[in-house]
Amino acid sequence: MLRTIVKPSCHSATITNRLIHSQYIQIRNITTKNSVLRDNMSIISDTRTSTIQPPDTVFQQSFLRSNFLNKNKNRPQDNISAEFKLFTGTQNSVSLTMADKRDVMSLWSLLEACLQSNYTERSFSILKSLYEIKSHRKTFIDDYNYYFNHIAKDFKNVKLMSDKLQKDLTVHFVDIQPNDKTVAILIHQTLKLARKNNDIMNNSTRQNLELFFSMSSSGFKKICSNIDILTLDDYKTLHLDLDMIRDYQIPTNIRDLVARKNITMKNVSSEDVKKIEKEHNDKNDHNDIVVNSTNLVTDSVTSKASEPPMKLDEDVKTVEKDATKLMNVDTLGMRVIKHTLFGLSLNEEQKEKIAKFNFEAPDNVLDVNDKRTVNFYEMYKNLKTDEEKEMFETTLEEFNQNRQQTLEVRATDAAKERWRHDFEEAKARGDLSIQKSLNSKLWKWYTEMLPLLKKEIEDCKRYLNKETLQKSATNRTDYAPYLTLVDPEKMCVIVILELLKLNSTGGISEGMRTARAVISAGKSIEMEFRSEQLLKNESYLLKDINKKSNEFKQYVRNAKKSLRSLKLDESKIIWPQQIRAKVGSVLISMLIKVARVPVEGRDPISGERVFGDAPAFSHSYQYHNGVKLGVIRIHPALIHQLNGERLMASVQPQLLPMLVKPRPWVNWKSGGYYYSQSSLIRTKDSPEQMAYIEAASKSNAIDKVYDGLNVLGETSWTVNQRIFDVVSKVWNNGKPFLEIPGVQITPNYLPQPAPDADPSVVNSWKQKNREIANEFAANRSMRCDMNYKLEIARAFLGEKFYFPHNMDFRGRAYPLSPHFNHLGNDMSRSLLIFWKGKMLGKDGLRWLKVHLANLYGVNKIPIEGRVQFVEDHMDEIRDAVENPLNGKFKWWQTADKPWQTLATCIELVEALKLENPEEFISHQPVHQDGTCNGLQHYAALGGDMVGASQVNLIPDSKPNDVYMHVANIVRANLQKKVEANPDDEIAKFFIEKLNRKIVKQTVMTHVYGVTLIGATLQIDKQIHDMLGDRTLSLQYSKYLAKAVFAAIRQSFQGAHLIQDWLGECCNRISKSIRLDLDKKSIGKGKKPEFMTSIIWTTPLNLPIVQPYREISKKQVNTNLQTVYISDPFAVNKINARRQKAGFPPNFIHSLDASHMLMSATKCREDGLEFASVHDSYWTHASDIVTMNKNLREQFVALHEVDLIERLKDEFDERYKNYVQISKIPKSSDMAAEIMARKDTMAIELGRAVTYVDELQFEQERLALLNSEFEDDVKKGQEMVTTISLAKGSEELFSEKERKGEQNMLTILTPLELPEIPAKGDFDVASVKESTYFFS
Amino acid sequence: MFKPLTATNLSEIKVFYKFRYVVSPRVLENIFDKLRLEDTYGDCKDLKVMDLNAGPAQQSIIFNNRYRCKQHLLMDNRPQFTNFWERNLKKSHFQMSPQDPYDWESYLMLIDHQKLFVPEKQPRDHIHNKFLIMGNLTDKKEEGLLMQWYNCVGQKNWLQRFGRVKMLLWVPTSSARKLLAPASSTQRAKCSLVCETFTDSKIIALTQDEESDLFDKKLLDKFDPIWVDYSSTLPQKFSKTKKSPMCLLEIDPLDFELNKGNWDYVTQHLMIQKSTPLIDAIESLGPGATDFFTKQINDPEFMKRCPYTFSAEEFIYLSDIYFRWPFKPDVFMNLFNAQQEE
DNA sequence: TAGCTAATTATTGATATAAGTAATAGATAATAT
DNA sequence: TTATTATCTACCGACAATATCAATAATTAGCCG
Repeated sequence: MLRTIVKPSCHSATITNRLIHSQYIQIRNITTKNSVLRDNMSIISDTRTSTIQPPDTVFQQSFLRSNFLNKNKNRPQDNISAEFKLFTGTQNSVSLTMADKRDVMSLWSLLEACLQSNYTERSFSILKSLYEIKSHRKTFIDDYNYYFNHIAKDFKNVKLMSDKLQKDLTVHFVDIQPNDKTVAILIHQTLKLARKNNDIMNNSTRQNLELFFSMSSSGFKKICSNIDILTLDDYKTLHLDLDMIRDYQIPTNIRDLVARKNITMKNVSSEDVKKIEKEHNDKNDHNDIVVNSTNLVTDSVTSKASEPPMKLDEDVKTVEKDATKLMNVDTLGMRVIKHTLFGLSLNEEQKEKIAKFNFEAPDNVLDVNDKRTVNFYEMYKNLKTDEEKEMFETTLEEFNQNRQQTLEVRATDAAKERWRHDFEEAKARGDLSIQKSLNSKLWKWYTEMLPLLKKEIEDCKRYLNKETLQKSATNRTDYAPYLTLVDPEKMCVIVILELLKLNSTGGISEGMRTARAVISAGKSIEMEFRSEQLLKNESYLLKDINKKSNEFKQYVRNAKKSLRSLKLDESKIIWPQQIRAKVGSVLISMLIKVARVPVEGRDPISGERVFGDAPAFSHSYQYHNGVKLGVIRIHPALIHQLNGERLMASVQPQLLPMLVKPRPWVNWKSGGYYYSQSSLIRTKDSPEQMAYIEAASKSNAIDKVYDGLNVLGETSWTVNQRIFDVVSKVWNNGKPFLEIPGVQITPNYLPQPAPDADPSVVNSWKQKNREIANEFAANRSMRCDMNYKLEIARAFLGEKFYFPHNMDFRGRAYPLSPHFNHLGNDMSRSLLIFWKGKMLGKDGLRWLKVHLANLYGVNKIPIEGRVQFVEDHMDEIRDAVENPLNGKFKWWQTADKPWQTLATCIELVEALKLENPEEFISHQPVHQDGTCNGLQHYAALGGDMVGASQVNLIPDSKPNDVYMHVANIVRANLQKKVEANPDDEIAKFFIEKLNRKIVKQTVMTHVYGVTLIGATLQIDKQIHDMLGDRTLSLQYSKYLAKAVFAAIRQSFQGAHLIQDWLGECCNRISKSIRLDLDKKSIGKGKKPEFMTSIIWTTPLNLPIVQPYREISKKQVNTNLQTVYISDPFAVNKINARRQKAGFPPNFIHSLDASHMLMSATKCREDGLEFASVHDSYWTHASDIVTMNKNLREQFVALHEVDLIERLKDEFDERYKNYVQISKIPKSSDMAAEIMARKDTMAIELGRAVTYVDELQFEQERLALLNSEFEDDVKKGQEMVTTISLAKGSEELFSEKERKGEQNMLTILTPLELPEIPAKGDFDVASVKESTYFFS
Repeated sequence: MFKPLTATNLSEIKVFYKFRYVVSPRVLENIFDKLRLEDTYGDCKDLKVMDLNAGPAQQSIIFNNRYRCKQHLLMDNRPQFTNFWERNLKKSHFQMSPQDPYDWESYLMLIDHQKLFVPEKQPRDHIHNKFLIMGNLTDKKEEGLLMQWYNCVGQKNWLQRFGRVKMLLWVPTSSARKLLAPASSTQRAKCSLVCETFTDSKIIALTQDEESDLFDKKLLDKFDPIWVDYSSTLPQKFSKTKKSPMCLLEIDPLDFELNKGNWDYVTQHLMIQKSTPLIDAIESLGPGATDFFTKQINDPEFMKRCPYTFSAEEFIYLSDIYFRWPFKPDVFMNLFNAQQEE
């Protein structure tokens, strides 16, 4: 019996709570003693209902310009259009309220976890919770399908299965209709059962199938599109045996596989295979090398189980990379990576195949049997013909496919094996070695932790199966479902690596912040789980196929390859932050329990040395400004063992550069790596952002964005070995060099003063030591970072690799792989060259020289001057190449960007060695940088003549230097001031001292909205050495900061008006509210909270949502301590300050990002290699001219549309029915009218008028106006509200009037944006001719 | 004899910087009656007084009329008060210093450089009988300084380097509550231990309000303080936030000998988890602390107790054990941590 | 065993923590009056 | 509704307070004829 009496809910119980409560009661008798639902929802606590709602669908209709989509589809190359999409209300997920959305997300992750661990009962109760969320109903069937697919496999016969479905959808989930996927599941299971019982051709089977097919209205094709449900066998049976589906109903990418009648899964005759192979080869027009090469690759998925454990020692030794050994190379993480790279080294057969290539190179490169490097790059470079190169690359690509998989998937195994190997080796050598060897320790921890973890997992399972009656630990109820998902062995390895990796992070010198540790450990577990899921899905379609048939593997592989790029709609499930923390903490607390290290100390009384052992980690706290901070300390003895350097463990193997082309972006969740999921946009877990991106993605509006990103991902790179050799030499030396800090084991703290020293003495001692600690930490982290970079570079020596990219929320692109990429510092940039080479040609040689001059710092003079500069310094350049470290001149070391300078020197000198240098095949990326790119866009938007010329938008014989220009204006203004007031000492001082460098940072950051005090501090940094006295120099700095601001304003007037306009728009929008907002969110008589964030779409249709909101954090209990984390789904009011400060720069950045993506696409069309660092664009020297032309053309294309007008139109529509809060003078007529109306309203209502009432009235009025009935419309027109009266108030009263007036009336007024400032005379088309636009 | 300030005089002061001062001569006399400073300073003819954040200086006047000490320095750097002195105390024999009592440099300057106020250094076997510190830290924000002054007793530096110098400080009642919280009180905090370990502190007087109501009744009974009415204090007009409930503490430093660094470290860490049994909280002293302390203490019952129940002696006992621990972490390590990067 | 109360447990919100407050100064949002 | 006080101070990539207690809500235990 159901309990019918629901206790009255308490006051603070919110809608969700009540919902949960009632569900609980409903479900009680289904679950047993423990209330699953409470557990389901226990992580969902904050239950405010949302007021963030995108405009509803009624609005949306009018927003979508109907011709837009068509226009875009027909002409994909179309120029930027003034049209825009709003992406509002197009998605169910968008229209969910945030609180619901959070509940859904939590339940999803729980559902996933429970299903994966086969807790079907529990899963079912979660489904019920999901069903109860009304706003989620529409997509509920997807969740049900997920569940149903899982349980369906256990049914003994078809009847049971369909009965279950029938019952669920009629009893439990009323009104839910099965869809095509449900049908697919039924069909798949039916076929599976039939196959098992050998009655495929049986009549009842056919009848069942026919019945199922008829269940869904969406048609056969739709049903058949579920390749994640139906297997290849299913298709075959349906198509070939039963003839129930037609050819065209099978998804195209597997149609070929199915259609081949002669392949049956049971017996593949060898003849058939040959035939297939032949067909395949004919189709690809490949010669025998390629045919053979296919055997290089084994099917890793199928072979995984049977594969013998990796033999580390052998593998690693046989393929020693031929590069200078690095210090600290022997670190954990890199061993893992190297091992995975090496572990997949060529076997004899493969070597043979490779040897067949016709290399023309010195023997050491050729001889793959030699125990030296397999340097693919050298091999490739030395191939004679393009044909051969192409062939080689194809072979490499296929070979790398598997290495990539191993790299992404098997890294934890590799680490574990490594530890065991080292442990056994050490054991053989004796106890002492075990103590010394770090890896042996890790192995010991691992072996000791594993049983603990297994026991915990057992407890979790018992809890989940309700076997245990005694109360579980409270946290277990939350983490139990998740802890059972990943193999315990893997979890141990992951958590050990995670802790070591976090050493010295978060400002803690011998440890880490607990909060960060538990969350990242939890995240890592989640990533591992996700990656396993992806792997599982990949092989799903082909899972029934006979794996033993060796010949068939190739076939499978080809099929997989085509499927890989097709993984649509991947998991959007993310574990809630709390779950991550809880999972992480249970693992970490276990490790803390078992991990011990031998330690040595001194008895303070006897002074004797004492030996013992102690926990390697311990949980403790520190105070920071009187605020507690949980830390996990690492025992100094272990720190010592890590030799003062952070472990390399943190190089997440999943996030290294890729050996194969990244999976192209096809939707917002699909792209990048193959086995770890990445998202198109780096949202900071902001559901709002995600909703918009998802909407854009689903409506196929951002394909151009994908195209651009894919271009970036397809650029292939390799490591510049010569630079690498030089860098490693410097590195190993351990001394500081250029920006590389020297090795330092411990910080040199000052001795402690006497205990009774004056407090001021003690304080300054603390202060100084803090500085020392800071510097030490900075140096160490710098060295660490460099170490990462070098290690990755070393691992990828001779490899061909790619950087998968995604974007920040403004659309700027970043490589997914951290540490080593082309966005890094000078050194990491210098280590990268294009894999593909291109002949320099005449232009190329010239541009190579220009590039060199630019890198050196000579980039403010005409091109010819730069060429000349290089030619004048050939001696120094040759010296640099011959003897980079001990040369006569060390010229390159004085360059702006020394390492890249050196790299370019080498390239140039090598080219000049040739008889005809223009025939040199160059791999060096050459850059074209915008001159203050932000200002370029501003100038284009504002039409500033002066500004445009200063940032080189206007053709000129020489490049202009904005910074110099600003400095000059400042100086001129100061001169005037001195004339007016000869006693102005500060002005006099700066007239003398002012230079480009002092103002540069301020001019640059001005675009980002630096404030007066910020600029003051910047300038102070430059000048305080000149003045000495702190207060004086600050005074001077402030003076100059004001002057610089004025000067910028003066020369970029148009730009400034734009900036102000953007700011004002932002002001008004962020102080506006939706008319139909949740009235409950307005406290009694209080002002409503502002929830409207700034949203716009870029010219490439990417919707951008500024994520700045107040963050609300809560304490979450974990096994170690409580952690303070924010709930991304909490609904918070916006942070108006940040919205305003961020909007202008974000808008500009969204434009430069668009420009980059457009240019990327164009350049790829022209066959160029292309890379970018936001406003610096790279390609081969020979292609610079083309690229530069493209850059200019795309810039013009971007700005040909008046983007500001476009933005205003968009804002006008997006925020159409919004209301803002404003003030007008009480004395004005409008105020009087409004007051009068308020009075009448008060009489109507019989009480004082609140904001809610005003909004209500206005909403009513608008509803009437939009009514179908004329009467209503008429009524609406006649209706007068306080808000309708206030229309136009913004324009009516000027800024001054508002400021001056004392008596102001606060009113609600329809949101109106200020008029766009007039544009200047500058015509953007002239950019096409401007040589120095980018240079 | 300098005439106490009148209400008219005092009305010149417009702003009290969220501080509160007793200005009623009668109440002040009562207070001094209760303090019986004669017991410590005898006839006061060698007594030097440093009066910090002296404010309107009514208390100083009453005090000086009564004891006629050798030297009485008023220190305050707030213009409202220094200007007030300028106008009203010209004829007094107070030495007035416009320096900032917050700044350690002020004292170095006065004592060591300018030698305008040089107390005698006395051994620590008795309360200093020629030097007295009076002060007012009644703004809640000044609690930090109060704690530092207390800490100076423990460090034996600042003015406490001259011996065990008595301090008469007006402090926020909330601070006093924390400082005087006895073992097993839920209010027990690290500063209570500082107070208990290094000083003998007594409540002499306090304002009656919602803050004083929170005091443990028994404790108040023990001190039998003088209740001060807000009408005898300034400012008279105040809002809730500027109420500044306050309390006069008589602080007599004790004689003690201990390793302050270790003691600070141990108390700080244990008081973070003050309601967690020692056996669970102890590991936060460093990796392996549980093993060592359990063995050294060898008393399961003790290990089950929570830090907030420990007496000052028990904490000294624990910090002694810590001192003997061969693998103890450096107690200064974490002082240098956690700064922002560039 | 229904239906109640008492007792226990879980959740939530408020508060204290340490103990130089590195410098700056001006606009704006938040809070108190 | 106005006066005072607190906050924040250049964008993005980027990364984070916590223990304790009192009050209250939710749940379980216990009770009885």
